[in-house]
Amino acid sequence: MSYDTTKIGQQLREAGYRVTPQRQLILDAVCELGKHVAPEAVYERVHRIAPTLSRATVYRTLHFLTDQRILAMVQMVDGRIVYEFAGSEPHHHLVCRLCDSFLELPHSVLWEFRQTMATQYDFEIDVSHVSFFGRCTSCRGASGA
Amino acid sequence: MSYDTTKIGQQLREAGYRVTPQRQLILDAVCELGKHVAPEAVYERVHRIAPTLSRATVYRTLHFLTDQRILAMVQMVDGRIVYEFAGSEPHHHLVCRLCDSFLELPHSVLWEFRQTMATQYDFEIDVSHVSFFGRCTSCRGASGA
DNA sequence: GTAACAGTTGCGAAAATTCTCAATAAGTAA
DNA sequence: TTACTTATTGAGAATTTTCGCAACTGTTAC
Repeated sequence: MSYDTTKIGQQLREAGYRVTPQRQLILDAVCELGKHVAPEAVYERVHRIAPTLSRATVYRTLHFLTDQRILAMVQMVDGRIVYEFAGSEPHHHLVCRLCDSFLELPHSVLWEFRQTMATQYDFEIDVSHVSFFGRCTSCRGASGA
Repeated sequence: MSYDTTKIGQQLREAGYRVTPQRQLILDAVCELGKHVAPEAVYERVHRIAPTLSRATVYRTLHFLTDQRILAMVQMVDGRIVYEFAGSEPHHHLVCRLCDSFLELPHSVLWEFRQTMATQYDFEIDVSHVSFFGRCTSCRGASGA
């Protein structure tokens, strides 16, 4: 996977934030590690290149980039948090509580719901990367519906 | 708030689990502490009554009771996890990313969505206590857009 | 009541995550 | 290039959460 460094840099600067080598390294790491990247994995990878880059910076930066909508935070069944690039294709997750497998849903499935929330509750939902928990086909079959 | 001790006890026993004083204390604590209870708050309260009850047990039990659908896990914007009684009235949360306030939605708003997921993806979503993130009325007014 | 099985707990250590604050460095303007 | 402002980082301590395993105890059957 790849991402547009320049564009993200601009977005940050325009919002009054800075583009630091640490942030770039962390973005690279998430990008290369692919989907559902754990903070520790990012740290490990980045630390090899920049040994002084601290864990605190990794965690702070992941939070920060999530706030900026550049990354997305995904919660697994056990409560653990992983990150992925928010970039290209927004989507949702159906995570199975039993076997921890998951399906990905197209962005569009929540569109209607979003509209309803906007008109009825005047609340603008961030409909990228929502995780739902439940039971997948095979687990329902196994343990009885 | 109160809850039906006997019923929950039966539910656990029928599933092959045990009803221990620790579990009861923890349930009591969550119940008395109300909505959005942090693990540390549970520990603190329970620890006053039973000083040997360990943190590990608190965390394990909260997870366990969530698996059993007796409690529900709610993720706050900053990623922190709090618990609440799943019992009486299932509902969802609209959490504002900016001011951390939140609205509660009736259980029913996701009903249709749930149906769609079941028929289209053969995935049974657990539609109790889903959290959505976004921006509330007043924060949208303040920061533009 | 007693014994036996298996789920649970407690403890301390390990791992994961956040916090504090002085030191650093990105962006801007001259 | 230089100086200035202020966002950002690093380091380690503090806090939160999980793990491993031996000891314990709820439950069931007798």
